[in-house]
Amino acid sequence: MFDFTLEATQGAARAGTLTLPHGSVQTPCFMPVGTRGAVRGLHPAEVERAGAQIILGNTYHLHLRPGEEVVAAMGGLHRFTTWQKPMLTDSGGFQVFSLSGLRKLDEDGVEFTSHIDGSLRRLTPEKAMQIQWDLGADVAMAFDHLPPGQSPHEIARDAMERTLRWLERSRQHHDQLAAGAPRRQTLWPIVQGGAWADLRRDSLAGILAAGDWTGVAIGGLSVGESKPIMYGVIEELEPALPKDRPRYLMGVGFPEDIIEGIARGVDLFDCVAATRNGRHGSAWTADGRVNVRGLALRLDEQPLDASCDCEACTRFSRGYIRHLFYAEEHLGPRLVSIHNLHFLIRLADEARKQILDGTFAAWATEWRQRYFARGTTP
RNA sequence: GGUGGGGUGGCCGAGUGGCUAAUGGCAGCAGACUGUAAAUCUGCCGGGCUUUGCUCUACGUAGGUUCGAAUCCUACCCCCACCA
Repeated sequence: MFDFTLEATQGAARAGTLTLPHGSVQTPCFMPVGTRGAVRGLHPAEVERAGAQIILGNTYHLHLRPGEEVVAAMGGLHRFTTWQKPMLTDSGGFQVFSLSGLRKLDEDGVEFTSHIDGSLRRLTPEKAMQIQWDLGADVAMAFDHLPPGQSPHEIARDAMERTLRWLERSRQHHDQLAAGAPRRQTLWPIVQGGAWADLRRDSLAGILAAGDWTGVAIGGLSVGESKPIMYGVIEELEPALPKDRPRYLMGVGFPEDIIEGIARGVDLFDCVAATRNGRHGSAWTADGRVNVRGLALRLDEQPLDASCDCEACTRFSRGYIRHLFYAEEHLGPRLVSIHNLHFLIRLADEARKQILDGTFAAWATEWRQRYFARGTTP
């Protein structure tokens, strides 16, 4: 039910198949983010046509609205949203970071001042497990403490050790919830430790000592640290990660990060940038980023990316999409979201094919050259 | 024809003697965004230049008062309202 089969490797890069209750996921894979039970702005059919095999939901947001009890009463997140493929829910750990101005943290958990109505909401490892169990995604994430990317050793160590203690509580509570129930949800731990190699090693060692997990996530990256540090952390970790388990790099990334992550042995990615940047008018193409609102596109009859077969590129011109943005037609942001999603999904999928063919390294080199040729900021 | 109100940067619209190249907003241009408090935020936005500054041209037009005018005076042009 929670199987992972490794099909091929090339260097650290891997191609595999992850089997989950709602279906299988071929890796490497990019997972669109649907924080509040919807990939922002898109119809599930569009997300599916963009190639998504699995999407995310968020514990914190769905707890605030509509409430996990509502989702459970409506038959769970899959039935509620009509998304019948695999799903993964984040634990609310990211909100410890992103809502740092609205929360108080102690050993027991985190108290948030709801950004919706100001009410106090307490999230603990146990509560995060209960919410995720009620939501019913295939994969639940452990409740973690994510410190800012440039945290000093002492802070990163404190957060990493707390994350390990919280992992034990998460695991115990999740086991309790799952006891006697059919195996419909698995729990994944999250490696923390900031930019510090020793902390990252300790974090992973602690995780692996704590149990036999069906997958392992690397968290706390792309939160303010530099790219060399982010890539370096993955390189440090890779040899110690279980070969026969999927590795999930949380919250990453941009196209170049997907390539670099795959090259360093990552199997799963998720990132809001595809939809957020898409909404904001930034499109990824094989030749780098394109500012959709740019004056240069006013009379451009080309698609966003000539090599793309998404619903936006096979039908609409840059000039028209630019017009939609200026006219504030929702179709504009939606089309670029669809394109960016498809771009990342196809990127991971193409990497998979190259790994299976044993040509990944050469392909990646060419890809980087072309993507950065025009001077896109790395 | 008379009376009253008004003409400000691409547009709308503040400003009634110096701190005004001129508040705001819109439009426009550029940038940011990585497990979504984001259909958001930031910067630029009269011209030129050696651009944390200098300079030229500007508040209907033409004169005038003043050390100094978008702001006061005169004439003219145009717009709006009401009255004939």
